[in-house]
Formats: sequence, structure tokens, C-alpha cells
Amino acid sequence: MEKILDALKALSDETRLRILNLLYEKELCVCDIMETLQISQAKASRHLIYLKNAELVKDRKHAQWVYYSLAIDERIKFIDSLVYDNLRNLELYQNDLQNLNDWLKRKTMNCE
Amino acid sequence: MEKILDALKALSDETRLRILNLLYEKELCVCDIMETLQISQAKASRHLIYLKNAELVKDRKHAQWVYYSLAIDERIKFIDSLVYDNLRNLELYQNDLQNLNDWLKRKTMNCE
DNA sequence: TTCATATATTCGTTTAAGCGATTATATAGA
DNA sequence: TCTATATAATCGCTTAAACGAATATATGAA
Repeated sequence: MEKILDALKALSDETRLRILNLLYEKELCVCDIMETLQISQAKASRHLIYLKNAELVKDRKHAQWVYYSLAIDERIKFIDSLVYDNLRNLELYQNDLQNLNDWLKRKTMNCE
Repeated sequence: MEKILDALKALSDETRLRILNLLYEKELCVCDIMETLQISQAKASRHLIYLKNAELVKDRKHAQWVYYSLAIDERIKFIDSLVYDNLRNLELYQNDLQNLNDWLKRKTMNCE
């Protein structure tokens, strides 16, 4: 019911902010996130579920993978500002995006 | 150092959101806040100090009162959107503003 | 100096949430 | 069917933070 409060609680953890920053780029599976952020599988999964419960992200199963993507609606548009105007000015989040691209490139190469 | 994370942690509590909503109207002393929100003095003080440590508000002593006001800088502008576009659409926060005005009116009357 | 008021701090308790390590489940492919 | 991979869930532990109640501090006024 107190949707905004749930959203704000979900935003009050650095790992979840880093995950959201990645999902602002594109839909990703759990393993993309653990590889990019270099965190454990359990940690990635736990935080993604927390974000899902807060209705900030949604998931979609395909084969053995679970893909997560943003589920940000009108009511929480301030998160756009948080990500674009604040987080992405910080080195940590910039590096995460770089690492994401590197990882996705490596991943694609292995499939050719 | 991780200023944004501190700000977000400060925003992840309903009482502090209600206090911020009031401070978006004007500078207030602790007793204005406890009267308006009908919370204990200790609770009001504690949460104001939390907001101050997160650098979202600043304080100013005058006689026996401590006045708190916003200290929102450019970097955390997304909070403006949170308050104006989100919180203030919710009945709870609208009622708080009404109660604030009622309280300030009563307070002024007693001084005439 | 004494008292009342405003605010902050401390204490003890409770709850939420983070973590690593481990285990369970589901799916794909051999 | 058997095995490997991807993901989720559980366990035990630790820490942060919320609360009410009580106490301490500071200021102004009598």
C-alpha cells in the first residue's frame, strides 16, 4: 500500500542502486549482474527479489534464465532523476556501466 | 562521502518523510513538528538529527528553540520531485500540511 | 537562585535487514 | 536418465535502526 515508502527502502542500499543503474541500460539476467558487479549469486538474487517486491523491477523466465527489467511507472519518476543526474555522476556507477559493456561483449563473443 | 546513499537512507522512513514534507513549507522548530505530527519529543528530535547527519536539513539555535530548515543542494534535486510529485499526492502528507497550518495559526493566536 | 520549557541523549528492547555458506529447485542438454 | 547450469531459499550470525521511557542539558523568566 505505501508504495513510495517501499520504493525508497529499496533504494537505500548501495548494491540495489548499482543493480538499478545496470537495469536502466537494458534487461539483464541474474548472471549478468553478478558478473558485472562481481558479487555472489545469492547476493544478486536476494537484492533483485527485494527490488521486485518493491515493484521497481519485474522478471521474466526464459529457459533456465530469469531476466529482470525496470518496472518504473509514472508515480516514481523521481528515480529517473536520481539515476541520471546523481548516480551516473559517480565513478562507481560509471565503472559499473563500463564493466557491463565489457561483460556483454565477452559473452557475445563466446557464442560466435 | 557517499552522500547520496546517506540521503536515501534518510528518506527510507515514513516519519522522516513527513518531517521533510513540513520543512518544504518553512523553517520549523522541534515543537512545531511534534505538535503537527503528534509524535513524541524524543522521536521528533531523533529523526531531525538523522536528517541533519544526512545533510538534508540544517539547524539554527535561537534562545531555547532549535529551528530546522531544508539544506537540499543541487545534487539531490530529485527530492523536490519526490515531495511535490509523489508525497503530496498522498492524503497523509496533505493532512500533515493542513495540521501544520492549523497549529501555526493556533500558536500565533496565543501570542496576541 | 529556582523553576519551567525546549531539546538532546541514554538505556533496554525489538525488529529489519545484510552477509556468507549451504542446500533446494528447475531447466537444458548429453 | 544423468549432469551441469541458473536461480531461489534457508540457516545462523551480525549490525543498524526504530521505539518508549527516562534522564540530562541549556536557556529564559520569575
